[in-house]
Amino acid sequence: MRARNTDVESKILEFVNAYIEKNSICPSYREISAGVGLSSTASIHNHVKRLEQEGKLDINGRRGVSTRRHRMSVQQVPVVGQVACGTPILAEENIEEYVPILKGELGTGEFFALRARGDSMIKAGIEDGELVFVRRQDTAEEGDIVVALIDDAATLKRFYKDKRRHKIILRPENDAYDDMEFDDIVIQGKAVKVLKNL
Amino acid sequence: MRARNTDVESKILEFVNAYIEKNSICPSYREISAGVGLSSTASIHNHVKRLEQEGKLDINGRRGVSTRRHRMSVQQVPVVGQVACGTPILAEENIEEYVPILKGELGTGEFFALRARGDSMIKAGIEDGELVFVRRQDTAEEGDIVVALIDDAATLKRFYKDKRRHKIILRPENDAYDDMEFDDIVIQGKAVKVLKNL
DNA sequence: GTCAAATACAAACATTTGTTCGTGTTTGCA
DNA sequence: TGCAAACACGAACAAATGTTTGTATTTGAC
Repeated sequence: MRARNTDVESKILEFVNAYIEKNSICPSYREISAGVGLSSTASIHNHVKRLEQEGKLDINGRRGVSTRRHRMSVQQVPVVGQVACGTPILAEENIEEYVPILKGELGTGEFFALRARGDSMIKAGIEDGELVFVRRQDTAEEGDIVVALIDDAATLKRFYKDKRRHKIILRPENDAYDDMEFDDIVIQGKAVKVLKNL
Repeated sequence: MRARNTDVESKILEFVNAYIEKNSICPSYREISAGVGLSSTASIHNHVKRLEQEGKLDINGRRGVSTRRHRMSVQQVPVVGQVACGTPILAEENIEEYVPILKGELGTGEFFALRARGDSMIKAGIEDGELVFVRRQDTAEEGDIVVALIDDAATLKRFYKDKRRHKIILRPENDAYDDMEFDDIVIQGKAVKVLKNL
């Protein structure tokens, strides 16, 4: 018998990583061969195959070999700015820019982002100017931080129901502000992540 | 004369985007052909060539065609867990995992990440379990949130100097905790971003 | 030493890739 | 209508890719 050569395999992983970070493209078998100092693509083929079975690499047909964690998987999240009167929140005219984030970082669903304004959510750790990622949805659970349109501005508030009085409460996370009360309101989404700058 | 057909070209852009977001791989000319409803790769070739000259696409040799914004590559940030006694913070044995982030999202420098523990930084918006991104550096400015090794644990505190008494103050951002005082301390880095889950 | 598994190698293969060429078609202007 | 540019098409091509095969070499247990 003979033990497996994990030495070469870690060299392969390392090379693939470095190659992708440098070129933003997946290397071919022959490039890997040259990179790790072997002169046969067949050997590389075996190693890569095994590394793929172990879940450490992805084989992309004729588009090269990639590390799992390097698969190009960027998605564009629209950043909603001022919401023009009466338009749906995701209408093109309301989108200021797109920020790229990694696919899967937010989970599943449709997402958008907005820049927090003011200090009304400061106790929830959301400060002025910070980027808040929101999952698009019409409903919310008690206590969720939701995005709602108030006076044509997308605002973040915590969501509660007053069941007895059939009112909807939007509560700022700042003791200096009062709750807001509505008979009815259209929820645009639920805030799921914040990117804070320190 | 005849006007240019920007119709097909925007369809191409759209298709390439969708394809990459779905497959995490760059489409080939033939796949684009089928995708936009043309049966000749030659036409696609012309359009893609022009779109590349306009800076809207990247041609990656035999690795397919990609949108500019999808070429943004991913870098791996090590997440530091328990710090083994006496080892440098970025020693392999202290690294729990790697999280992928977009290159350029944190600016320039060397970065690592750690999971915040406890509630000592809650007033700075850093809560238990959240991922904090740290720029590797040995020095800090007054008021920075720094990472320092205290009892072999990487802790986050705000950094101050007591110049008169020649002491270094590490201040928790929580009124329930007291300042910590040191004669000397080794700074590991400065916290720059937090990814908050809501 | 012996043997078997693991690996490396070189060569060859079918397939897919980008690319090119010639031709027919559409479009819009004069 | 006539013309020229833009485009689509189909076929063909060379180059690069993953893959396979057969053989030699290394390695480690018995």
